[in-house]
Amino acid sequence: MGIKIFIADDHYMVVEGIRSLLQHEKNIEWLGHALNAASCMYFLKQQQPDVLLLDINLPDMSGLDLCKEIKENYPSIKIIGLSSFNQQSYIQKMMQQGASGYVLKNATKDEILDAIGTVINGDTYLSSEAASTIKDNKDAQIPVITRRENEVLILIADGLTNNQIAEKLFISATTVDTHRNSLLAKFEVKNTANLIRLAIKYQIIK
Amino acid sequence: MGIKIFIADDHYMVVEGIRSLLQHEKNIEWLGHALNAASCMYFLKQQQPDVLLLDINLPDMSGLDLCKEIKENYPSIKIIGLSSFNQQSYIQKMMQQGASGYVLKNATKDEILDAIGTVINGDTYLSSEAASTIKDNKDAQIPVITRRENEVLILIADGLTNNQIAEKLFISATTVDTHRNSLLAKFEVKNTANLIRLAIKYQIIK
DNA sequence: ATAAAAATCATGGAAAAACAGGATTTATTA
DNA sequence: TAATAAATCCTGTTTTTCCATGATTTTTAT
Repeated sequence: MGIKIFIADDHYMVVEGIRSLLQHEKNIEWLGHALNAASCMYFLKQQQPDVLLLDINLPDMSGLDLCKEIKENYPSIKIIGLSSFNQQSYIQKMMQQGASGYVLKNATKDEILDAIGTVINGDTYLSSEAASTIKDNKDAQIPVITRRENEVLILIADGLTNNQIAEKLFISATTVDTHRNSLLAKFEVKNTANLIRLAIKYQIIK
Repeated sequence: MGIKIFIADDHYMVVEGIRSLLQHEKNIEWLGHALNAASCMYFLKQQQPDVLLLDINLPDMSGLDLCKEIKENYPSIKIIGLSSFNQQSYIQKMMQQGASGYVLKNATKDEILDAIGTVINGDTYLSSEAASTIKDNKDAQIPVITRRENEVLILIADGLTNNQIAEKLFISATTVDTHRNSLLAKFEVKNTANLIRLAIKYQIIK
């Protein structure tokens, strides 16, 4: 009996790629795959893998939320996040949600096997690229914004002016301006263009 | 001698997945893969596949540009665009650059084989999802912007003001303003926040 | 209960962007 | 070579954003 592996990823080619990479490994037992969050959860009710490879971009549910949910229900399953993007914000959030590792989709076979072995031992695995990203951006913290600032930010991104936002939120335009300026300050940017771009990068808005 | 296939995709798992899907096909000859545009071009100097599976998000070069370049130098190679995203803008541009087909990375084995067969026959293949996207979004066109507009857009996203952009591009600030306004018009938005958000969505900037 | 943080509002001014309406020169391409 | 598209520049006006400074009320956490 090898390490039981299950994968949730909506890209069939990625699933196929990993299966192909792992199928000849002696101590790996391939349980199968799911192409979306719902069928992943359904599968987990029947049986549990030792390691779950989880795409963070599933069609029906954010991989981050799914990760959290799985960890709540099946805390013993080790989760390795999978994504195409080498974005610090993703990686960080994934780990916060209980993931034990993070691997990019351009990882080699060795890296995947390494990752599986590492998390099985109870350790944390970060692919070298992901790790260096984390290091590089240690200071580039995601700003903490308040509930109201977040609301204003979303409406700014929607293209509303301060006056329109004020109407929508039933507050004065000067208040909106205050929130707006505090957003600029927290993001350490000088104008809206910069703000929107960073907010998207940090996944605060899409 | 089967159909010669080559793939350029920076996600090793995708490469492996496709190889695994195609390796047992009798009439398919697997030439190999490249993980970036440079090594893809290098390979093509040595030998040419019948069909090239080309990721549109390569690290060193836009898949769109690479597609155009390949078609100029090797017009007989049939190119099938590969991507994770089902975005009409991509698909459309890819076809404009000379691609013969477009397949999403969640395609099945049959779809890929279908796509290969179709383009070999000189026809055009669109995966069913991609085709329906095209239909759905017929009106939501991605705007065609000029070289200069693109430059200005990037600098706007970097947070530069019209004056700063003018300095950088050695043109007058009023000219920058003209480009800026034509960007707003083309994107059919009313302000910078909207512009940046859409431009990121359309992957014109990141 | 009290300190801290968040949300609210204001005034005023400078800078920048948005919009209108031209006009000329330089590519591009049919 | 024409016609078209792109890039350049201008003068204005209006709207919006950016920034400083200060203050009150409400909410949250210690």
